[in-house]
Amino acid sequence: MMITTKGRYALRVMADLAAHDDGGYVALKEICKRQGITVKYVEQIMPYLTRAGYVKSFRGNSGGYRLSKDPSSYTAGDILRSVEGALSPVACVQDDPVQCPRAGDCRTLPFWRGLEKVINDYADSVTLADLAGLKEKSSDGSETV
Amino acid sequence: MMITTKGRYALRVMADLAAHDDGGYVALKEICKRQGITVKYVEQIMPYLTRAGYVKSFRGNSGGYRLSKDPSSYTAGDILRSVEGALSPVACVQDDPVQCPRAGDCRTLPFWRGLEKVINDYADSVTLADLAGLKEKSSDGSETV
DNA sequence: ATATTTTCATAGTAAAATACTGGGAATACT
DNA sequence: AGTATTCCCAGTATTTTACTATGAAAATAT
Repeated sequence: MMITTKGRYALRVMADLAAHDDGGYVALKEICKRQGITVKYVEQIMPYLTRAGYVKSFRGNSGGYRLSKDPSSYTAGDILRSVEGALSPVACVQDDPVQCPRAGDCRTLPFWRGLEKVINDYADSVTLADLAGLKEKSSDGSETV
Repeated sequence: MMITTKGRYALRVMADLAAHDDGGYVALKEICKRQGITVKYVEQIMPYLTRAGYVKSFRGNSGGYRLSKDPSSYTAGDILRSVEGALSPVACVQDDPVQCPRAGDCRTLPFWRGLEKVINDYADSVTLADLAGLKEKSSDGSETV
């Protein structure tokens, strides 16, 4: 299993934020209630998203989180990588590679590189707007299907 | 990390078998020596490949394993699935799904299904002959590049 | 026959990763 | 002051991973 709850929850929280965006801050309590996950656990995941600049947080009463960009300018890959680290099927092809001594003549390495590429390419082809089921707004205000 | 040593080793063993195929049985000892992995661990992996009908085994002196088909008729996906089970990034989209109660209105499920598809499609597009670096033999005996 | 070499079967296990839970401090609004 | 929120750090039960260990069964070599 490549994707852990960290990644899965991050994606759901972001999609929830996109779907329930009213311009203000949304408390984790509400998001987690809708998503059926515990606040305490998601609290641990949020810092990744804040540090990546994907959400803005606000503390205190009536605080919470909001997206810092338009939903269409995040990719699922961005979000997943920010919490999971590299989206690699094996350690051999990681960003900061624990270099395998056999890498030079490993017959399977090119295969893993290719697999990593299709995973990342696909994850980067889906935007948060897609996930949230939001329609694109064109510049004249009309909506495309 | 989606792929464990089980899958990685299985692929390397199969590629090794394809590259060192002389028609007879090759002992695990030789394969493991070349690959730098322990016989005892690989012994545990082999039954998956035998049960799947991918290799034939022979016990006793001068025994070992050999491929049961032509290298070009295995895909990397076949081999990986036989030892790893489904090649799914998340449990939600597994073959025998532990059905999530939220599946009905989960905004992220279609994304995971799509990811599973690109992973499997890619893994099935690479054959064992590709991994072993073997040239295709056409019917007239000539070799294509 | 006996020894040797292999696969096959089952059980155990140390270390790491996963998926949380808990306690409490800092911050902001009412 | 009180309440609601994010933020920070530590602990922990469970599961998974990656082996190791022991030895039986089968086939060949001597």
